Amino acid sequence: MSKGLPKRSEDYSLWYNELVKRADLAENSPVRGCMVIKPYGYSIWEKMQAELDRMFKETGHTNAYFPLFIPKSFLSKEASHVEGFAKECAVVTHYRLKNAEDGSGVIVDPEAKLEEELIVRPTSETVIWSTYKNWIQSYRDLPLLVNQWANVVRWEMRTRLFLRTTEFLWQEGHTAHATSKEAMAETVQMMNVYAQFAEEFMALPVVKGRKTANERFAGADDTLCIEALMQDGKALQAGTSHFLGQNFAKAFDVKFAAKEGGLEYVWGTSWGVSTRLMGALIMAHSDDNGLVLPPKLAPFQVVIVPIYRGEEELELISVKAREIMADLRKAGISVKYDDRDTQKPGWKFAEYELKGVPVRIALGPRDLENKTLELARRDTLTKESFQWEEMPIAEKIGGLLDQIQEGIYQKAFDFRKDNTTEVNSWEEFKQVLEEKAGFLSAHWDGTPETEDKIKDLTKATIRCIPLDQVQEAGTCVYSGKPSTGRVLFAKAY
RNA sequence: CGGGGUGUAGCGUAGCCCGGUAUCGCGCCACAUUUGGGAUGUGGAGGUCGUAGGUUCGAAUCCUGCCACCCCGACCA
Repeated sequence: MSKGLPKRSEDYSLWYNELVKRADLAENSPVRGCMVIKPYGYSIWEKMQAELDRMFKETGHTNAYFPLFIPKSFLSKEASHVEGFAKECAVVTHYRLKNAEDGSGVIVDPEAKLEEELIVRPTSETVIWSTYKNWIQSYRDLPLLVNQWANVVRWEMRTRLFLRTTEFLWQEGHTAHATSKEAMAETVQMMNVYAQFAEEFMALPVVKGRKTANERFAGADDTLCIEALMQDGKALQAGTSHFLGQNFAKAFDVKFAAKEGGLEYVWGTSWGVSTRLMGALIMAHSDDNGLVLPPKLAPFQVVIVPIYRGEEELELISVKAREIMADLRKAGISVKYDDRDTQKPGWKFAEYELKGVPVRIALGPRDLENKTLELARRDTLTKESFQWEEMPIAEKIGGLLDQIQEGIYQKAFDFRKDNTTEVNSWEEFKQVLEEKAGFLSAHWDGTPETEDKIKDLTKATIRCIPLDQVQEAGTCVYSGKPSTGRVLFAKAY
């Protein structure tokens, strides 16, 4: 492991890539665009999954699993859906290999061609709605509230670890409802679940909003989203919740017998977050020393590093360390004791900083003598000496973890506030985008043409129309036409 | 798929112009001394120089084809 991470200020994207690799989160795989998520990275994802899964279940959803493969014909049933995904699908055409006659290895057996090709799912609306057709006959079968945890494949041109990979892990919720109103309420609810998760667990402030027609999910009538701001001033879409209207019900002929009599098409929603959240987490809080993890998602919240010479001293320190671990675990705090004698303390300090462990305890002979501990906070990189008698250790650490969770949220919140700029003219728009970036709050005339034009000229897109948008008369920054409120522009990942 | 670039040990590199069997750092292994912020010394292991062919007495080096990866663009959770 070489020392020193690239500096954010010098090369943000190099910093990000190096951080992901050096902190043992993920690495590139032999397959182009696909990543290996390493144990340390995967355990953060597992924590995210656990909390989200709990929140989904608390809002009445249950998990199921649908197949990886989708018959090609399914995809074309919803016109705008196929248009949105067709360009990035992996296709299975054969089901057998055979030995090459010249002995050069195995080749695809041309005899084993599939009658109908299979698509590796880029998302599961089609296969799920084809299944829902059989599950839904009556209003009594509704609502149907299902989620699945899965991998999906989108053949992207350019990939980046966690932010955009060919294969990624996610959850996709797919619900069916008797009324439009109910489906819309579900769409809003799940966006709120995502926002709550982001803020409470990831310590990531997000803007809740609505996508413009241009940015809407292929096959949806309305897309709600949460948008976050990264440290380099670019925006990241962190989660989406789609109101599907009756589009998929019509495409797959999913009707139900209404209470009032008559057959009606079902209303649908779908919503998802992916391993991209890992990217958001990394970019939102980390610094030039490495990862900074919110305590609520850290694989372990505390690490104890013993400082010793010789077996005997280690034994004495370990007695105290085990006592501390027991106290912390009893209080629900996760802790790792690193008593390896293959690395020196200084090396371990740097290592756990790189990996973002929120609190580090150093314990040496001096501490045993003085009845103290050295406590170091990852977020502020500050150290303090703690007296054993001062208060119970679990209480002390618990308090620290809460402060860190709150502290990094506040820091990210202030950053976003400082980097959200109201702009009122086209000149100002271009200047702020160029010199400061971040979110630009500006009036827009509501037309896709203007949105496209701005994107062409500046690469900035409308991230969302904030749900808390203030209704005010104004003029579009680009076209000068009338506008009824401000929207958020940014360059995005 | 268009434009540019790079392939040398696990990682990062020198050597290439001007052909003579590969340099340095990190990491790895052993031993000793070390251990409160990425230790030091000594010794050691590790290479079909991306790949296939050509030129040559001789190719990492020159020529040709192929492959892979990176950056910029179009696409995108």
